[in-house]
Amino acid sequence: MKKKATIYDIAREAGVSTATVTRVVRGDPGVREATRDKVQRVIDRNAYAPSMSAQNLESGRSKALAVVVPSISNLYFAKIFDSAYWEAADNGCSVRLIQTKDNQAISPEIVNELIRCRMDGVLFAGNIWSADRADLNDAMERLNHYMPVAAICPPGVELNCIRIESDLLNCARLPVRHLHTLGHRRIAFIGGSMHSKDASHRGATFLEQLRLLGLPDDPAYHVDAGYDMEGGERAVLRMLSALPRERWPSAIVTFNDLVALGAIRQLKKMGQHLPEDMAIVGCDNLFFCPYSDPPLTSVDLHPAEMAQSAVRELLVARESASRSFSILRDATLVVRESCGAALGFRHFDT
Amino acid sequence: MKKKATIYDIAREAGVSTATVTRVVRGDPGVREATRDKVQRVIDRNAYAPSMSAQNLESGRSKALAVVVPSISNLYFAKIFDSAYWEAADNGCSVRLIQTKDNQAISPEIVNELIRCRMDGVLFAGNIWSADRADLNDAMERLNHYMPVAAICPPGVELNCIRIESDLLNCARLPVRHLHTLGHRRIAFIGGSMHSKDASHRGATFLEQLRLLGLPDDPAYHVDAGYDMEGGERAVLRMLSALPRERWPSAIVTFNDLVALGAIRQLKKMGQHLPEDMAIVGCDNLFFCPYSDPPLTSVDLHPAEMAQSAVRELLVARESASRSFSILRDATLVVRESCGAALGFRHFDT
DNA sequence: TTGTACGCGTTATCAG
DNA sequence: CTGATAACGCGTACAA
Repeated sequence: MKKKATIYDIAREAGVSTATVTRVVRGDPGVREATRDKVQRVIDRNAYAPSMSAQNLESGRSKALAVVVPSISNLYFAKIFDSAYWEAADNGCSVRLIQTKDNQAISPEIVNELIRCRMDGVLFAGNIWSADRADLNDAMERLNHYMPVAAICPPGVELNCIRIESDLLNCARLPVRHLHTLGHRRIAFIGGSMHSKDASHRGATFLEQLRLLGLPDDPAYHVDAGYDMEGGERAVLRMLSALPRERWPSAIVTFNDLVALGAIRQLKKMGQHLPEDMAIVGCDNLFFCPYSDPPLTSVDLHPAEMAQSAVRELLVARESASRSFSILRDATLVVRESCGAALGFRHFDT
Repeated sequence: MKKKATIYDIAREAGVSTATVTRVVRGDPGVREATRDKVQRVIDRNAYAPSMSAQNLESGRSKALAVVVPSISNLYFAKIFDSAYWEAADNGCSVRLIQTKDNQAISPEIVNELIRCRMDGVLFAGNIWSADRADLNDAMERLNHYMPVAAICPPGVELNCIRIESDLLNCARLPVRHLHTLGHRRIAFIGGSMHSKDASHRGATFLEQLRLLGLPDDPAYHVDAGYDMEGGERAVLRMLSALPRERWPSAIVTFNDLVALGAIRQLKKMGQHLPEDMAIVGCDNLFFCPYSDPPLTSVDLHPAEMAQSAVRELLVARESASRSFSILRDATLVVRESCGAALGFRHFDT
């Protein structure tokens, strides 16, 4: 690998000034054909392209957004990033991906990095909203000095930024109502944290919905189960083995599709037939839902659309004076076989 | 969002020189405590962090690598990126993700972008290796002017860069041998392209292995089926409906786990019991393999380790004079239930 | 302990 | 049509 060529090298080698090189590179008119050819040849020979750092320094813009997520290996976040990436690309913008692992808060290091890079905007996604509000608002304020900030978050979070709200209310309501319509009366929820104070969170909304429908909200039906398949397996085992057969729920709503996958496996191990003996509903509508056995009914929060909205808002936020507002995208229930809808209404004891 | 503060603003507001601001920011010794405090306060008040563009320009380094993949929503590439990201982070390096969609070649635009960004290295991954060699070598040569290049590719590809070779040979051999040991004689392969000229590609190696074991390589057993679940479904349907029952294969090797998932679904639809009636082996060992029904036996190419090696090599490539070499990481067969290993040796007709 | 001045690669402005 | 030069924000000699 040779030494990197600069605009000076090209100018010298072509026997012109740097200004002319710039004109050729940017395709500006007003350069004699012969000169253009001569310069272009030197550019090609040296595989020259202008340094983005120097360009950014000169222009004061980076034409780049950042997306901050816990882990890109999580399909939900991959969807968000992917969508943001192409939406930004359509607007001549690149997107930088930043992973936080399991950090519950937005660390000062990340904030610093974002400012250092002089991003044109940031989009936060992930379960950072249970963290102490103080950190978050501090981070927001620091970032707001330099760039517009957007966040995909639960409804009702008071954050000084563009809020793209996940429809967590319907995310909990839709499965419960659907199952209720099918006749289910004992409905369990596994995964995530049940006892969050925030009324907008899934667990709380789930409980609320049960009460609204006059269904029992037996604490034995609410098991914290983490966010993955092993969590789902463990939760089902723990819940069912603590209950006499006649008090088993007839349906389980899970925190996400991964938990559902684990739950399904454990239920089969215990000899249950799905969906006849037990109905299951997941969340996120991941790619494998149509291919699980039985195909998994799931709630779709439309992460791609949320990310797209976020990027659009970030890109216009420079001009617009609107500092802080929120957008809500409705959740959708995608009915497949695991909820037993094909079996029609059935009568279950309360 | 206010105007972005520069080192001059901080210096002026704190009543010191820019040099002192730099010293405070970088934690250099030799600054009076009182001065440091005074400056730090101004820095905090303005949420100041030095501009990375200016720093890069000054230092001539970007401390950044690029990873180029077709799509981050593909779990295989997500693993690669994730692994590269953290390996680079451990070495104080950031990683830029570039997606190519389905572009079969490395487009000149991407090459330009990489050079513009003055990356400290690039890692290419994805199915670009079937493209015309001319493009690839041109791209490599242009890039080699500016940065070390690594690629995760099939064995035997002659490319002027650091080659991290996928163990595609064993990737085809391991499933066939395993199934042969279990007594299978009619083994089919679905997915990807069977008739690639490149002897190192999966389909070709698969055929070679069949011949080596004296097994029939009936063309009816080799169906192109794309790279996803729908492809798997269609391929199974097409293959089996074209064959009388007595000539059906007893085992199917699939291009990847997604194809396997589709194949499983289609086989069940056709009333097949797995693995008793049909054995299945996938590839990539994705997270859901233990949770499919039956749990999917799969080949693991260890993409995370490959990415890690790639990043390590890129980071030392600056100093080292070694321009081009290759590293091979062995594939592993992860045996679960879909291959029917638990059923032991069974006798099948040829 | 602190400040001054220069160079990094580019673009824009203005003069020729 | 082309060239000279200032500015962008920062780090680093070197000077004070």
